[in-house]
Amino acid sequence: MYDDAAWDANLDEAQLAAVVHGDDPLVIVAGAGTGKTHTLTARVARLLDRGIAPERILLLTFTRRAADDMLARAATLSGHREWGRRLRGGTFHAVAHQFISAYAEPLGLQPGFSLLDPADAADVMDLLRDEQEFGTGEVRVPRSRTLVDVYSRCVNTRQRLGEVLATDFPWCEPHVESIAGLFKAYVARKRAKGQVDFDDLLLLWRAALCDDRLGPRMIEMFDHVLVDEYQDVNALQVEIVQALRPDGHGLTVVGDDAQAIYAFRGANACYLHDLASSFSHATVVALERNFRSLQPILNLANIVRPAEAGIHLVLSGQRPGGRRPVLLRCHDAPAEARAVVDRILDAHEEGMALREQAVLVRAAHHSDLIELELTARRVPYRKYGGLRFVEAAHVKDFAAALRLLDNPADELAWFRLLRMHEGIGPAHGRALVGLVAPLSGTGAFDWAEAVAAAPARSRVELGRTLEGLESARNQAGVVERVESVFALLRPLVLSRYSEGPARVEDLDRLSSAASAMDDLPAWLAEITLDPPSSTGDRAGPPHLDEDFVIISTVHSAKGLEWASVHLPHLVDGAFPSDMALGSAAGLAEERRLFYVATTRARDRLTLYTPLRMPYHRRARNDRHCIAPASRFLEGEVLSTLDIQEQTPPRPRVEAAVSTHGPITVDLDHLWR
DNA sequence: GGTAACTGGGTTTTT
DNA sequence: CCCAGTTACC
Repeated sequence: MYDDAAWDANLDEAQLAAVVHGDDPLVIVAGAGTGKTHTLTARVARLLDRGIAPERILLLTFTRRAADDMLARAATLSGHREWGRRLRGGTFHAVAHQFISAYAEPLGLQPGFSLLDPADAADVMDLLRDEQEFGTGEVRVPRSRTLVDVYSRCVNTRQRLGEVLATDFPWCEPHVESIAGLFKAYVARKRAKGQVDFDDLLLLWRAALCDDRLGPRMIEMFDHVLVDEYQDVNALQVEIVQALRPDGHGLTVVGDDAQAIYAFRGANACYLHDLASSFSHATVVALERNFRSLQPILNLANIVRPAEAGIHLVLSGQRPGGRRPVLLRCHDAPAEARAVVDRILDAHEEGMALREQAVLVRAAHHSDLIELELTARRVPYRKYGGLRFVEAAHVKDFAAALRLLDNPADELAWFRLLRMHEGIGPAHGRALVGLVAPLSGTGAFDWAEAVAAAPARSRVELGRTLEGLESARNQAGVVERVESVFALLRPLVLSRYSEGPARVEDLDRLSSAASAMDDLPAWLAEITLDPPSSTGDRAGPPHLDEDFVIISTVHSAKGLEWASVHLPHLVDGAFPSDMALGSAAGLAEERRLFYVATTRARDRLTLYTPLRMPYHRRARNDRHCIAPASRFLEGEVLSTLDIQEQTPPRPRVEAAVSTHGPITVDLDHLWR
């Protein structure tokens, strides 16, 4: 059934040119709010219309939500909704995982390999650091998190350790030798234990694509490869795209260099610039008409938009009218929090749903006071970015136990599980891992020996865990396996954590979700790569009629839009971040972040700057200083803003003159 | 002596 | 939540 050319509805000339473009390489440069998603989905729909099979189209994005969204919309536009599932797509990492799982054997991986998230990777680093007695000296030693960052940056930018340390981690340079040794051991250890980290996903995918036998088969699978947010790709991802489309045939990329905000993980907008010049037959289409925001918001955005960017775009508005964005100068941070909530509730009174309003922050903790204020005034909210559900300790415990079913050699998972027992800490844990984590994949080890090696008070509990794990492993069905692991973990979680019952409830929900899957390892990888990102939801999945304010980091807000956007904490040191103030490149990235933030707003944009900030985050004695204004709020920018002073805080209740005697409260009747 | 449990202070951004 | 420093067990 053909919905005649539904894909060309509501497209302007530039968008249409991109949609109907043939198979030569295509670069779409799309300013914020210019209908980038609409164009990309219409292009996919058009490809389907041309008769290209859905499974021969691959769409690569940076968030799974973006991928799912676009694939579903493209299929609907093409008039074949059921093709949505056949279209291939997802994040680079998720797609890599699919291929690696399919080709595990030729890649030298065991079928049940574990996927390590960055926190797991840091744990492995810690383990190795202890073993190598790295950092026993007095010199400042990089923490394991930093080491993972360094390692990841080397892999993703394909730079040598020396270079990365010199440019980005100069304080680690004295340790270059030990770090090199540590990284070597890290790679070997992961291999030996059947573990794969996020970077390995990309490395292995690239390796497979470049392999003489595998490569051609994988490349031949697709006629078209489309990449979203191309300004955020790193060197390794570029190599993957190049391997997939060596001559650029069937390649479409979309990006905006002014929205490049992932330099910290090795991304570089130059790859977007280079692409246009590297293929002589490439076409560049620029989308400059902004359909999202009212003109006064665009006036601000066009000034904020970095001018030194390689691609010059000026957003032209399609929505006249509306008011200038407001800059509210607040007394201090608590007053700012009150003002944000006041304005959210005012708009709500006027009929704007809470979920049409978002508070965007530079760092997750910048919304602390606002969250407090929302809670106190019983306004429901949901927070994206910052700490994730899956990063909560008990969820990691659960995932580790599940991982052990398929990969009994995963020492990291063992270590987590063992340390949940009373009496087993880091030292005993490490000793026991050697006994229970077999080098071979059989999973066999000497129980009695392991239990005997444990401290006396942990033996009963440990015996029960080992037994439970064994019986879980013997279960065939996913439901039974998950149930067994849940049963095994329940007492451990209850005794280990302060809010045991709440955590058990979390795991219960997780178990039901896992039980519905037929492929447990794939599900585990999925939640690791794309964690349920909301942390405000202690009460389970939202009902459709539920309404809540969105709080999000600017990074997590990319690609999204709201009727009203609130931007608090515009103070030097917060936004822009103090971590970035030192370098021009850092500051430029902050500016792009500010651009991304302002362009999320459709109708209303409110900026907040507290005039006083605590010396430290948790300052005592009310010690405040005059906050340095954000360097974003200077010069031309100010002329686009409606600058308001916060109405002074409500006066405290003052005692009226009393003509009566002292007031007494008589409670006697309560005791009778 | 060596571990485990407890306490207090600190935290950029994410696949 | 994570880490370092401290106290309290075996």
